[in-house]
Amino acid sequence: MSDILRPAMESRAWPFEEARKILDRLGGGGPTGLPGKGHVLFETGYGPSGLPHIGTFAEVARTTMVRHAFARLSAIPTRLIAFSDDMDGLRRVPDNIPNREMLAEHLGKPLTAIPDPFGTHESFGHHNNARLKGFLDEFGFDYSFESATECYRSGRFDEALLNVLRHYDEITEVILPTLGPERRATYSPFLPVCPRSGRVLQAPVIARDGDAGTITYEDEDGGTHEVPVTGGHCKLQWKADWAMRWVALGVDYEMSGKDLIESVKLSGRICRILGAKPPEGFTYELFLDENGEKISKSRGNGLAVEEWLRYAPAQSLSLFMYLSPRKAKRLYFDIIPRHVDDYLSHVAKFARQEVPERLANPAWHIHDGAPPQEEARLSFAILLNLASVCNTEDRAVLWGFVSRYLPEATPESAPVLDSLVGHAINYYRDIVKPAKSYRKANEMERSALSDLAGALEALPAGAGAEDIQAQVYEVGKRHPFGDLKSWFRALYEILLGQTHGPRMGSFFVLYGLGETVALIRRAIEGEDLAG
RNA sequence: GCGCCCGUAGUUCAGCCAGGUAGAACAGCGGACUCUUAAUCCGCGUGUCGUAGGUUCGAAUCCUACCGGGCGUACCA
Repeated sequence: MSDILRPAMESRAWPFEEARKILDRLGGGGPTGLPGKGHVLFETGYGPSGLPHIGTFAEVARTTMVRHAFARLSAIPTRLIAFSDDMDGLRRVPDNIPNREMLAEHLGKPLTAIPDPFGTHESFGHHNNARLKGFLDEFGFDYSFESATECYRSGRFDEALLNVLRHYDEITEVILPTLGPERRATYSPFLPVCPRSGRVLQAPVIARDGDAGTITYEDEDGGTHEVPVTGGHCKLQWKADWAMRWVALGVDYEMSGKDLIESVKLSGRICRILGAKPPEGFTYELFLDENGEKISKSRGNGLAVEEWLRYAPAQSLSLFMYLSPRKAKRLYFDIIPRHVDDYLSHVAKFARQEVPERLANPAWHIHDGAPPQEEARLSFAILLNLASVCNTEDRAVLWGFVSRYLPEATPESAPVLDSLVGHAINYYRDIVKPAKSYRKANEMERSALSDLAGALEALPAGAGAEDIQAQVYEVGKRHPFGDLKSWFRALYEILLGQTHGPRMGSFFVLYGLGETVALIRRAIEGEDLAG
């Protein structure tokens, strides 16, 4: 590690700059810099409103990059918490979810107190948590899951909650000036969970008892109730909640989108009131769609993680997340191939670089310092083109053409390349194929096609690409095409639905001679080949 | 109003933090392989670096103002 420490301390790559912020923060923490809890804690948080999305991936991927960088600067162990706000009250019924009527009856209750509309988990909150964990596991992220409900109910937050109660007035003074008049009237950092209805209430708090650890609130019917602030009987309102959690868990680092700048400030002030130092923060920019407008889940613009992963490996998405996190970047379909190829070239460059350059190489951050050895050697752009030209959804056929170019490569020896082949085929199937336009053969072309089918059938079973190519060529010369270029173009347009294509001899061998003849016969019959 | 981000080749962007002859990819154009094709090879970029000032021997890069585009600045999380 000693040979990497100095360059890591000097690296300008943003994860190292962030990691050094954490190191500075620990500066006063004793001779070793080791915090009392024995480790450095990174946190990422998830709202209850929905399913994991590309922003979730972004936050965990980026936080993990900082965590990896930190590990090069310090021997202090690190942990990453994925915290779910599953005790938040359900505000509105999400779209695209079954049993919406059922959910509507439970508005306002903590997510973990609402039946699972999918019927697969203990509660809606548990269901969402499972989705979150499944999502993170899919990428192999290292994290510890924490549930707000469990933290509140188990008493883990109790001490910090009593701390909030003791500083009730100071905290309220911080929040009140930022609120509109209506909300100001009923504001309290504590939101009692109504014992009768089970809902999280925004009720006026009319009395509180610091010694007993209780608050007294007034419900809608005018009745007053005294409840403990501990043990899950109250939940904290958002900004106070965030601050309390930082204190209770000892969070050292948490990044957030720039839409939360105001919250970070206020929660930071509350955190100090509670006697703790707010975590180091990092504000990242939001993602824009193709037209430069903010991506929002409700509008459905932008790109889903699943879409990206359908057409490209996850590492290319990680690359996108690594690059310029402080810049509002456009995230849409067309940028995918470019990121794949940039990723591949960063990996290829890595092997030839010295340590300082490696630390600035995105591949270092994507792979925690150890990028794969395999070089793809074929760009993704070329593969996409190839898939389109070869007119195939069959990996084996595409590999036939790849091997022609890289004779020693096989799906087994080149797994990275093989995965690119798979993605290229998805691209072909979804994007290229639907755009195909097959045209019917005219009288003269039908005659030529018939001639070709006969010539192919007359060939011996093991005929090679060159023999077939020669037959195609000879047939073309026997018919009045003017030049051979027109003959080949006609073949592409009629048989493949595109104006360009592969070398016919090679293609027919890979496609299969029998299948080829059948295809030609169908074209002669005037069948629609687009299926 | 306040705060932040962006404005560099046809397109998408890098370069700006530590000032020193304007870059990449794609698209486009021209040529080669004379058995088409391009998945190959070769060649081709003066673009007011948003505008105007300032600092400097020297500014895409630093400072100021302005213009244009985007977002935040209620509530909720």
